[in-house]
Amino acid sequence: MARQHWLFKSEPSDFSIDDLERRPNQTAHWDGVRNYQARNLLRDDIKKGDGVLFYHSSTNPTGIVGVCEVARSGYPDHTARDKSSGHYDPRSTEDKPIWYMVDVKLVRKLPEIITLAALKETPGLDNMMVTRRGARLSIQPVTPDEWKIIDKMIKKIVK
DNA sequence: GCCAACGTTGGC
DNA sequence: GCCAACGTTGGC
Repeated sequence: MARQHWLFKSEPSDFSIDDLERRPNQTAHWDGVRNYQARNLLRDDIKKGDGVLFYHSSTNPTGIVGVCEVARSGYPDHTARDKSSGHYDPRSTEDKPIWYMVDVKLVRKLPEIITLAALKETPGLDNMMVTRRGARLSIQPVTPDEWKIIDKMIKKIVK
């Protein structure tokens, strides 16, 4: 299957692009997703090598702050079985894990954020999921066209 | 901090 | 299986 593209949201106070940059090998598991639609994407559709836009939510301003690559396809999210984790879910067992995660590796931290406002103003991105009102899904598909447009925007700010 | 939009829960 | 109530997300 051809390489696919995604947008992952994170609140920077929880896990930021800088946190990822500091990780060994600049790689981290994307744990804590507790939404079935996003879970299905993590478990079934997101594959090693796919491109990921790292998006900071609930901050000022919100927007895309980096590009990553999926380093490992979906596997059970062990934080669901960790009582000390804020993402603990007693329904999840070793035999029947409910929640999944992938590993992401930092490709590039952007020198400046591409804000949500800028995305909304960009022709071709006005229908992108993240620019649509009420789109709360924390793991979103990005179409090849959208990826191409954003890639161009990135090239403009990376010298 | 507000509140709209959305997902989940639970009574029936 | 419907749907109201509730909780959460996330932009502003």
